[in-house]
This record gives sequence, structure tokens and C-alpha cells, in this order.
Amino acid sequence: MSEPNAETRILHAIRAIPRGQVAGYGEVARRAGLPGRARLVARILGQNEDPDLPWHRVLRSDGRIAFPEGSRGWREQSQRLRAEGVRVEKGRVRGLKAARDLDEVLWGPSR
DNA sequence: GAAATGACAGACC
DNA sequence: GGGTCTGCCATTT
Repeated sequence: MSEPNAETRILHAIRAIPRGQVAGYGEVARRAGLPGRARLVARILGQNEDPDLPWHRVLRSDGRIAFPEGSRGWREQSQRLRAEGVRVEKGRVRGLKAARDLDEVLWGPSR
């Protein structure tokens, strides 16, 4: 019981994202202690069934939604982000860079 | 057991 | 800003 499973840690990292904030897959994976497992994060999100999981706050490193533009998930995610005050333009999300800056302040400079 | 697939990331042009 | 290529990891066929 040294440490929880990777899936648990990833889910925890995602749930730790503050409202109105966004994070990239690699970012989440790194925070979960699994650098390079961005793909694992994506798989977890695709298999997750937790309605309380802020999956819509997870974006690609480019700051773009991981879904194809016009897709159901794409629309839902963009709408949810907008509802949280996140600026979304054609699948492009503004604030990821700024969020990164705040990241070190909010989550802790220990990195 | 190898090849293909996927809600990815970083480097390069 | 945008397109291409490679690397990585886990699951599925």
C-alpha cells in the first residue's frame, strides 16, 4: 500500500484542477507523478464514468480540445469551459499559458 | 506475440 | 501560426 494505482492518482490530479482552470494531459500526468503518461490520462478519461470528474478541464498541450471540432464532446467541453469563465475560440483555449504561470503559485513552486 | 489504435507531447521545419 | 515526424504507454485485434 505504498501508493495508490496510477489511475487513482491521475483521477485525483484531475479533480484537483480548480474551477475555471485548465491543464494539459502531460501536465496532469506529471502532477500525478507519471511523466510521459499523457496517453494513459487520455485513456482514463475515455473510460471514466465519474460525473464529478472535471474532464472538461483537461486539454491538449496546444491548449486545444482533444475532440474533433464539431463533435459532441467538443461542443460540450467548450461550453462547459465557457461556463467556468474560460475563453474558448474555435476549440482554442486561452489561459493555458497563464494557467501554467499560476500553476507554480497555486500548486506550489516545488517542481 | 506482432501490428494497429488512441480524449497525447515535444522537437523540427 | 501551422504541418510533419518521432517517442511513449496501455489496450485491443
